[in-house]
Amino acid sequence: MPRRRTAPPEERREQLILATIRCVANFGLADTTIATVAQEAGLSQGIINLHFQSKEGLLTETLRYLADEYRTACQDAAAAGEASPAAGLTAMVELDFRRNICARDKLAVWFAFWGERKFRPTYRRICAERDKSYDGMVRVMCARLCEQGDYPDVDPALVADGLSALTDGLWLDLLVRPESMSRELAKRISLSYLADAFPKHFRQPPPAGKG
Amino acid sequence: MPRRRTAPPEERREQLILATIRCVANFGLADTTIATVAQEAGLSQGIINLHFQSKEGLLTETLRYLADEYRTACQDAAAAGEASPAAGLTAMVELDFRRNICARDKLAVWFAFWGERKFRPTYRRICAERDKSYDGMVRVMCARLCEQGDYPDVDPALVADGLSALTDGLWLDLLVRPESMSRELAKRISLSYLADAFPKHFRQPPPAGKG
DNA sequence: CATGCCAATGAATAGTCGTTCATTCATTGG
DNA sequence: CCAATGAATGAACGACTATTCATTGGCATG
Repeated sequence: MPRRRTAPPEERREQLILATIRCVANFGLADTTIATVAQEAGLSQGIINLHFQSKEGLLTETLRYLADEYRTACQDAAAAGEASPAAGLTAMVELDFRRNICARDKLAVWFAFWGERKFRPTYRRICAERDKSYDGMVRVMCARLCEQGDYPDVDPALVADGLSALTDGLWLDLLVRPESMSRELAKRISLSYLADAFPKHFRQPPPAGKG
Repeated sequence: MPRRRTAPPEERREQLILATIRCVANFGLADTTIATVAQEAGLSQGIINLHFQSKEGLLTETLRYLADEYRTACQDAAAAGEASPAAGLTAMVELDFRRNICARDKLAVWFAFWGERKFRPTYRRICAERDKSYDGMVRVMCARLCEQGDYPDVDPALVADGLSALTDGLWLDLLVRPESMSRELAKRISLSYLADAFPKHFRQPPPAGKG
């Protein structure tokens, strides 16, 4: 079926956003131009300004697309956390290293924007929203687990901040050194972190080697 | 004293590299141009091609400058690790969050280049060298500590990879959310991670609140 | 089938940036 | 003090890229 020449705006927008993700992942943000995105999408140059007003608009919407996707996925983990904080934290780890969430293409986009977020208020706002909801959830879960699980010596904020940072660092490894970091290994490291912090609630994952 | 119009090449090169770091930190990599760097250094545009052949050369040398600085600092920690693995790991944490090493300007440069390293073989090589020496040191220290300290259930590679990732994540926090992350807090989180992994060798750092 | 609408095109435009190079001038040796 | 050297300059050039807009052509309507 020959693709319809005119498509609903929402469809075109997503088509262009996905092309942008592929371009940033394949060429880098610096070499992602209107021309490369349009070519990647199989459309003409002019269409980007038609649908997004400017290149900046396209990039902003691309970031928001990823942020929304992440936030939607977070809701499930939040639900799990209602029932039990430990289950919620496990769900967060599962989420962060789910194939769809930390696909290399998407990680490349996240880090490309992270490098620029200090200088673009719009990027900063979108990233800050995501951080806030993520960090907030993890903090609440850690705090509740400390209370309910009787961990008087554990500082829940410290553990929460550590988990957030650990996750970001593992994402970076997944992006830049895929040969020595996998989603499975990243999960094991994260769960091991939680097991050390909350030994009564997390079982040590099985060791890597033969067993 | 009016600055000498002609300076030794090494001096000019460093002057330009430091200007580049400030530009990347203040404007972002995308808005760091030959013109902004030259102006920041108080010199003319042409001088960059004179000393570095190309803009790419300047950026590469800037990255190498930071990598060398980091690697030099690592040597001290390595020495401490010879005597005792635990002391070596502590030294690594101290090092990573030393004011000079994780100054915000420098972190901005690191992350700007990390976003591009997938696409520039030269950046990738420089970063990979740094990673290799860092990760190698941490791995060796963790392995030795596991043996000598009698931690049969601890997977040293897992702890080492976790510490590397945690450090990267904390650096990211220091860069993009300085209001909620400090060098002191980052150190506490890292040491707390080590204390959980190797409880016999690391004392829990004092809690954050009033004591 | 004829018509009007508007998504989509892509060539043209304007602006930016990296690079070049003829020129200037501080410094050094005689 | 004069001449030679080469570091440093900055205007000019060429390449590239985001944006614009006159034109094209698919699609719905009557």
